[in-house]
Amino acid sequence: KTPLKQAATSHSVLTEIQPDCQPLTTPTKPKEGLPAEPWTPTSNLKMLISAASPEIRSREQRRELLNNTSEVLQAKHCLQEHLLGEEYEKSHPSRKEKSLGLLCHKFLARYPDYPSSADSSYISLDEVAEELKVERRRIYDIVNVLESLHMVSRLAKNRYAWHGRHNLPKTLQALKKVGENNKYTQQIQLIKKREYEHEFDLNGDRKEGILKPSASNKDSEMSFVELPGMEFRAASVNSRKDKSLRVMSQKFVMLFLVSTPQIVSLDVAAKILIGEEQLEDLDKSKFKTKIRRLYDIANVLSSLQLIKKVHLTEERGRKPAFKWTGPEVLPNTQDTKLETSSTTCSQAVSEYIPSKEQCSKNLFPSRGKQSFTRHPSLIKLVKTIENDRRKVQSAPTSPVKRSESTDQNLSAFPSEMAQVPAIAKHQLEGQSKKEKENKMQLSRPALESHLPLPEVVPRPEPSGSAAPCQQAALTQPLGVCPSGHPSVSPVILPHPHPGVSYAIYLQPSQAHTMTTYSPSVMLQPLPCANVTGIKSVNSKVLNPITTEEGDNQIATDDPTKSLTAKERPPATAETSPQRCLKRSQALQEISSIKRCRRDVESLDTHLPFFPSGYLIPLTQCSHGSKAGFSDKEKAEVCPVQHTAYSSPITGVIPVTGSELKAVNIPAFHITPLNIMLSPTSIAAAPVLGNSCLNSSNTSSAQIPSSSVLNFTLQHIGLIPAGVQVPANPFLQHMPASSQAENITHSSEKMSVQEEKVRKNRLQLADNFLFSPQPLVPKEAQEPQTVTEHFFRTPGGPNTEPPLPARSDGTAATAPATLYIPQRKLEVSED
DNA sequence: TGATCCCGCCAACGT
DNA sequence: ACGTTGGCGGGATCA
Repeated sequence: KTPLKQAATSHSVLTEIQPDCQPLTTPTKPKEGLPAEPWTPTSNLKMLISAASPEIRSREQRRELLNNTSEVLQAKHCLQEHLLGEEYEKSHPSRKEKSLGLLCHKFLARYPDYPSSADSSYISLDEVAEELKVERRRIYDIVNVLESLHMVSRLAKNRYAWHGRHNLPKTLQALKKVGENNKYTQQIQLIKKREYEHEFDLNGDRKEGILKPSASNKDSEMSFVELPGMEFRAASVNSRKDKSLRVMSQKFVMLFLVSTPQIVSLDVAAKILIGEEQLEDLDKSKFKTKIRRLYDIANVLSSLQLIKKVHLTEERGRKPAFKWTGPEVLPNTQDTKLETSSTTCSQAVSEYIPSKEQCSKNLFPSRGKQSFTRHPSLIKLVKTIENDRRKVQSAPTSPVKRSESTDQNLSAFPSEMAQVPAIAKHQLEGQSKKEKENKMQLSRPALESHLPLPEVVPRPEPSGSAAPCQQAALTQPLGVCPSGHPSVSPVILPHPHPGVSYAIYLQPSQAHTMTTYSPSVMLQPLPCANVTGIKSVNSKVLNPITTEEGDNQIATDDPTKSLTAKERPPATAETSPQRCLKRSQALQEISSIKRCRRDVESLDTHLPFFPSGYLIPLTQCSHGSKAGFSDKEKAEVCPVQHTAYSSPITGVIPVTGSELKAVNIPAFHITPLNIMLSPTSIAAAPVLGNSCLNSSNTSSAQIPSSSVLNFTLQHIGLIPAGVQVPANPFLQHMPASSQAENITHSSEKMSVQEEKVRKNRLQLADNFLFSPQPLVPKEAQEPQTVTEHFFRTPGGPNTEPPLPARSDGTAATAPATLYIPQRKLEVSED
């Protein structure tokens, strides 16, 4: 009865591992519409299979599965089923394969990141949709987001022009500016605060009217931000309310650009984007829809490697969030000019275009709904202008469509290359996972030797640093690949091995830089392993690392250099116990927090490249190159970052606070040196003051090599001791001595085992972080990493029991200890 | 379960 | 009218 599924069509889409499979070619979805019949054995089989093995498992597993299935089914012809099953698998593209993210990758692979000015290519939606084998509707989702970034612009009906990333810097700048003008930062804080209140105010809490003043509302509504040069046509062409995706996408990006940790959780974003942040308004459905849209946007942004998914763990549980991994947006140098025109009009860029136009576009509708963009008449005018312009613009360059997706010249474009990995990841995934697991089993040393992992996928190694990142980035979004860390883990050994540990610490920086993003990169472990073997603390050890890491290495080599003298001193001072404030004081400390901010800011000024060193993710360094940083610059920048990441200390401080920071709550007080929080205070103010942290972080960043050295030493010694994690999140204290923890974790970051442990302990750890050492910006570290580090005892993966809470009651007193009430921890996804 | 998010109906627009 | 865009949210998947 059931028409058999056209499994026949199976384009070996999923062929489990086709290394060569064209990443780009997506398995077309067999349009056959056969609804599988539930009863059919095949259908059942299909279901089972899908359920059982959505992803990639070894064939054996598959077979088993099939067999099982067949058994259940009563055996029809086992063999046949076998076949069918396989076919199904192949033909039945798992949902992931149809994901927007993957689709977007394919889409992006067709065009150069940086098309020569001359060869702007054109995009035909129909064509693309056909080639990618997806409904056009899906393409719209992608294009709309790209439009928001001015990576494409609509020319006409079905036609778009491809601009690549050339405009990205400007766009981001503009968006950042707008975001600032909109006070998004404040809005975020407000929302977080509210959330916080809600969470904690279990008892009759008075809804704080405090927050009421939402100056923000108006801000939330603003129309599409356009760039001067080109693309303002986009909005105009289709005057359709640019309500969502486009604008939403821009706003979403703005949130990243204005928030310090550059991490934005979906719910917060949704609330802000909804504009009505009125509490009551919590229109469930609306909120839900918003979230859905955000996922769509996030997927393409992820494909663009602008963001990366992470998870924030808080008391509640974990919530989805995204971390900006795109280029750091330079403080716009030229912004002053237009700003004056109108606060709302944030056309950072602007001079090129008549300001009026920009302004019109950027108007903020007073209240939500009827956001008017431009006056109709104006629109028409604009259109005509646009048309003219279009003609002019389009004419000049012959469109270069490098469509043939299949043959994307990888060599030519890194990004394209990246694509491959993404796809490959799929294949790899299965393997890598297994391998990893196996490795876990193995003794560390063995692992190291073992290094050459098949995983190391085809990764082209463009000398450029950027390339690696891209690859990595690509893979991640898909989610198919395990997070980079895990893969890395094998390389970096958590265990006590002294030698290993050293390696680790260095590695992290690197790992972050590249590994994080791509599993393939992570695999590079070999070099790392070697390094490890060396055991030298010196960053130079890292040299062995692949060329790709060159930049990073440089950075690593002498972190101190990059650091400014000013920075360091503060750190030292901070460390002093004196800094510890009592909770009561802490509560009062808002002002102090502010000061911290100022300090930070001042520091920023000193550091041209990295205003807040910790804030800037390593990844960005790589991106930076693209963005236009000179290598030199990158080198400089990177070091700092690396330092932050790599330093054990840094590792120790998992404070993810990124979000937390946003909300500054007086409750706890963080001194640069130590942060003490009383449980109560915590409860009161779960949020961390970022500013403070930042300052501390900054200082920590400098912690240079010397600290590292100490760290290493300690680590060694400590390892045996084993650090325990505090059982009680709130009350736990870490003895100063516990420093070891920091250390250990850093090395271990990546291990898979840790992951397990992490899960177990995550909760606890999440709540509090503390480290004897100077704080490190949590952002610097990968979310997961942080968590893991924290918890990991040197001894090994999950073995360590939670630290006995310092029964000593040091909590309040321990000067050395740093308490960070962490509401939220970041955990990277896998 | 909750987090994700594919899918495609169908309305708003354009032509 | 018909084709293009794309808001929207049900409900399937995934984790």
